[in-house]
Amino acid sequence: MLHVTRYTKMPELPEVETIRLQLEKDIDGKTIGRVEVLSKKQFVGDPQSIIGKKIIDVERSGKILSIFLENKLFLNIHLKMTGQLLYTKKIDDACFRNTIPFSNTDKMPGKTTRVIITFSDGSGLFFNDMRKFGWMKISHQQIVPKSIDVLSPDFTLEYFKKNVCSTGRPIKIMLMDQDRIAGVGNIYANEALFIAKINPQRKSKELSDEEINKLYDAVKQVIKKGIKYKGSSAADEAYVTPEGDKGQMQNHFFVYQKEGEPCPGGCKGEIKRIKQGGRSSFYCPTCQK
DNA sequence: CTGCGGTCCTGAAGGC
DNA sequence: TGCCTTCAGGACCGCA
Repeated sequence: MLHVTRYTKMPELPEVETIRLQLEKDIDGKTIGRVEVLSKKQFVGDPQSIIGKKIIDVERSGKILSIFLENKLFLNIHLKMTGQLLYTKKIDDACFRNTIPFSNTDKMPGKTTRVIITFSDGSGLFFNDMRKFGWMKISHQQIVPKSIDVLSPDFTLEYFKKNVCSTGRPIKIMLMDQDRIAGVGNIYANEALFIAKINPQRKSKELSDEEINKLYDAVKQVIKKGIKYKGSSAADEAYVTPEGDKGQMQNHFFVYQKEGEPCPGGCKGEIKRIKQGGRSSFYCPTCQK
């Protein structure tokens, strides 16, 4: 009996960066006209406070998106597992009935729509999130992770090494720790460890200098590859760009969601799946030592 | 300080 | 057919 693959949904740095790039084109310069909050626990701050404010920039740090508004106001967004932002050029009344069945590519709200932002030109943005883990927060400062973003010039080998060497937890857990490295989630942690040929269960601080160097390069490499392919949207994944388009990175995975398949490294082994910290890890036991 | 386990939330899938 | 249980997971919280 084959194990049935369950696809997960989780925007990581490349997915959020792809959304940011599209959002910049779609909403930069627009003025917020209306904010409909359908899920109160997911929206922190007074929605009224951003009405009439013009969007001056869209930035990202780690997995957190921040829409810069006039008067030093920020609308920060975390999509967590199943969050989506969908842009539509024209919001009509049907959009507010909230009765339209949800689909990944519908530029309409459905039963998972949590916030609807309308702009003064009639266009709008839907924040959909099936599992309600995601959030929108209004603040007076950009909300950023405690750690350094993988794409930042400050994400140096020295910084990476310092973090790798300061914990005895498994390296896979370390890579996903947003207090140490901002932007890497389950997909890219698995892929980077495969490229660097390191077993995800290895104790972080016990990696050799050579392994740390290889892993540092691998992390940067997979993140850039993810952006190149506009993120990953396997099967029923929630992730789509604000235009409703799916990413292509899932067609270029080495090990993620490949349990039972032959190792792409050419050895005779097959990809194994284990649990670490409640999350799935995929790796080749032969290649990754 | 570090590490670890519970929690949030929903829908799909499996068992009987 | 249908109800019930289990599972998926990013980040946060509380505890040892």
